[in-house]
Amino acid sequence: MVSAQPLKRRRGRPQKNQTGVGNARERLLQSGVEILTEKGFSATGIDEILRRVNVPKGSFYHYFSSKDAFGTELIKRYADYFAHKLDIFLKDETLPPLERIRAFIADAEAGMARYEFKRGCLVGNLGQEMGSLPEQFREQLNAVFEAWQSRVEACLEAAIMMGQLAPDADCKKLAEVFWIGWEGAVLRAKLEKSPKPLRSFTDFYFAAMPS
Amino acid sequence: MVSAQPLKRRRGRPQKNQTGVGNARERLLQSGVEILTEKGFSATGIDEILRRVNVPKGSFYHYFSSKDAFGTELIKRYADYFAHKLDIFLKDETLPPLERIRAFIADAEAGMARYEFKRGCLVGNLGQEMGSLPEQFREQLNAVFEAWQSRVEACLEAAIMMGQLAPDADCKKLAEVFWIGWEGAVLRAKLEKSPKPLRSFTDFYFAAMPS
DNA sequence: GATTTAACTAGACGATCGGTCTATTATTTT
DNA sequence: AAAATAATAGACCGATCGTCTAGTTAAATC
Repeated sequence: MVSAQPLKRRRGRPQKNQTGVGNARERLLQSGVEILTEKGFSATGIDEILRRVNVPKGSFYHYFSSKDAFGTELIKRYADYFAHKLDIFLKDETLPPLERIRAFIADAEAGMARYEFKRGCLVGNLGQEMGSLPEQFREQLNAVFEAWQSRVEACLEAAIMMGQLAPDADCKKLAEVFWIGWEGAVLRAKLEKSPKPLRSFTDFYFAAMPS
Repeated sequence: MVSAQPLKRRRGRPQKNQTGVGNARERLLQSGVEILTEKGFSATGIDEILRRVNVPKGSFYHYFSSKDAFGTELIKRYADYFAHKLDIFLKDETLPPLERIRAFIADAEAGMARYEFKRGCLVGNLGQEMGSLPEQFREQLNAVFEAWQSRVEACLEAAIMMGQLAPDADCKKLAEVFWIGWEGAVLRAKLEKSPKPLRSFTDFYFAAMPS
């Protein structure tokens, strides 16, 4: 037996033959999302993130100019990841439009369950924290919601064309309300450690759809 | 003119003839609610609260055993205040039940507007922060939602009896969904600094009511 | 009027915060 | 081979965090 956990790193630039994937910067972003979806921005210290992925402080400020800049990048990552996921689900033409939304919801619920409902939505978390966050985050977070909403809106338009939704339904408004309610449901699910709020809202939402 | 702002306090036990109302403890709770509805728990330091009401640090731990204990008391205060407010509005028999809810909503929106949508809901804020809060808060916050929901539920039952709502409506579920959505709407209103999300959700909610 | 008790405050405390800096080492460029 | 660049290690900084002890003062008690 050679050595235990510590995995002491040598000083200086590391050799290249390292496990190519998962370089420091990537690992920082990865664990950043994990911790911030759970605890938010203000309550999370940089040191905690560093410790989790065993990266020294010096590296953090090599890759990011500040905690704020790090946060900005995290939001971007997270937003893009979900925008892509929304595209996958909501453009799946093997399903009727409304069922695509249901599929996305089911996937999201499974995601929360996987982490015992301890992690919520990064965008929702930071939104609630706006009062103590740099003002630059506001525009960014609002843009994310707009991007997510437009995808749902498009899917609802498709639902109209497929006869799943009343032709005079206001898809923009319905998409907005979906995200308002969904974020509220995620918050409650985290608080109750249960999928029930997600389902209560979803049931209500679909039942209320004008058909 | 005698003296300016500083209002230096003497050491030791104060004289009794003091302005009875507004003692230090009360002022701490007051400003605590104000700041925490805006910035949440983790992002708010005790010093900031103290400075705002000109109370020295030593006093804080005379009145409260810890920041957590202070938070617990704040939640209690806030929850009771709104429970009372809900009672006022939702039991106002001069209005039909559903209009009572609308009146409460209008009042809440006005409250947010008064502070330029910078302050949200204390319970919602702390709920989102649960990941970094002492576990004891969870039960307390859940109980608050339950208390608020039961009041709305009772009002919806009244709506059934007045013929404003379908007799087979699930009032419990509707009340739950109201608070899920409302908290989501408050979050978005804070983020957008606008009453629009509140109205979007409200419109949808009432339009969806089974009648 | 002396003593005890309750009410309150000043400021030190160690821990941790975000952030900076220098030293060290590997790689790339010249 | 030399120089420039990339990356890491970790001590260090001032500020602030929540907490706590040792006081100081007035009120209550005797």
